[in-house]
Amino acid sequence: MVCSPAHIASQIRERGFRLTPQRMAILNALHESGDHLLPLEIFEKASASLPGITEPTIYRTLDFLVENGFVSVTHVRGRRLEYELTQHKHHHLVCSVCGLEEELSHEWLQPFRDQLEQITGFSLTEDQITFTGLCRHCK
Amino acid sequence: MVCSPAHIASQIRERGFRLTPQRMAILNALHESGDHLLPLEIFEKASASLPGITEPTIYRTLDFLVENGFVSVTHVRGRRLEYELTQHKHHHLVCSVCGLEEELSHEWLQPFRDQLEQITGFSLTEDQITFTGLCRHCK
DNA sequence: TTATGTGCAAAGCATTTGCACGCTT
DNA sequence: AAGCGTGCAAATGCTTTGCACATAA
Repeated sequence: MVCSPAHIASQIRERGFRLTPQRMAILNALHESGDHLLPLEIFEKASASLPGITEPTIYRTLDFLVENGFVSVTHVRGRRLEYELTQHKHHHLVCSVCGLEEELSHEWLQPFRDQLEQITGFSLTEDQITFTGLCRHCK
Repeated sequence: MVCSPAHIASQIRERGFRLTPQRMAILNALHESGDHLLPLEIFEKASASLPGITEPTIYRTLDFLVENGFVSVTHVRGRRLEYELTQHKHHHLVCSVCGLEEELSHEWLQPFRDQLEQITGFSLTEDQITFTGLCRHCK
């Protein structure tokens, strides 16, 4: 179970990959923000701690981290995807009027996940969930 | 409750928007495919029934349809978003190894949706859900 | 020492924008 | 007749790729 940049770092090595300053800078950027970020935002934050890092590296590293399950892709709104550490097991609840965004804990959905595994035969590793609606103020 | 291109068409007019051949071509393309499509795929399918339709129109129309809740945005895999008629109330279950994709019915989630509305005070209108895992064959 | 991972620079595309015209209402 | 919505063409800018070099192991 993934849980922090340091822990992911050791996982990366354990799986036989190299631990580079670029990968750490990106993991730290995501961790410090604690939020979902656009590739450009990740580039800017990572640049602060590691000047010289380039955008191609951001994209290649994100692909690498997603493939290995350390980072998750999220679609909240608009036509852009965002990235966040997989450790933040939560989902999104967005108001379509004012944009208010709340988090939904992972545990909350666990009963459903269990039921789903039983019926479909799948063994679930990730999920990407966004609910959209009107918040208490806007409805 | 949205349910077919024809029904969406009347909704569009009811809300004071214009019903154009382009909007219908896009709705029909999504309906006939019955699946989630990339903007380019929508462009190609819509072009078949309405030669001359352009890509900017695809994007503007998709934005319009999404804003009005007729179409939903989905992220299944990779770095691209796909679109589908909101009427197809289902979600995705994807195998990360072989890519097998199954559908999850909307009704499944209804109890959770009800509970969620009660707890958060939100009034839900849409949801975008993708579960990823290993299917029965790959695990 | 080795070959993985990054920087650099350029190419490739998806997406957006401005403006004039056509078409729905 | 009026103005919303589209076509056209170009601009934008995100994302990808090839290649040589640096560096983690």
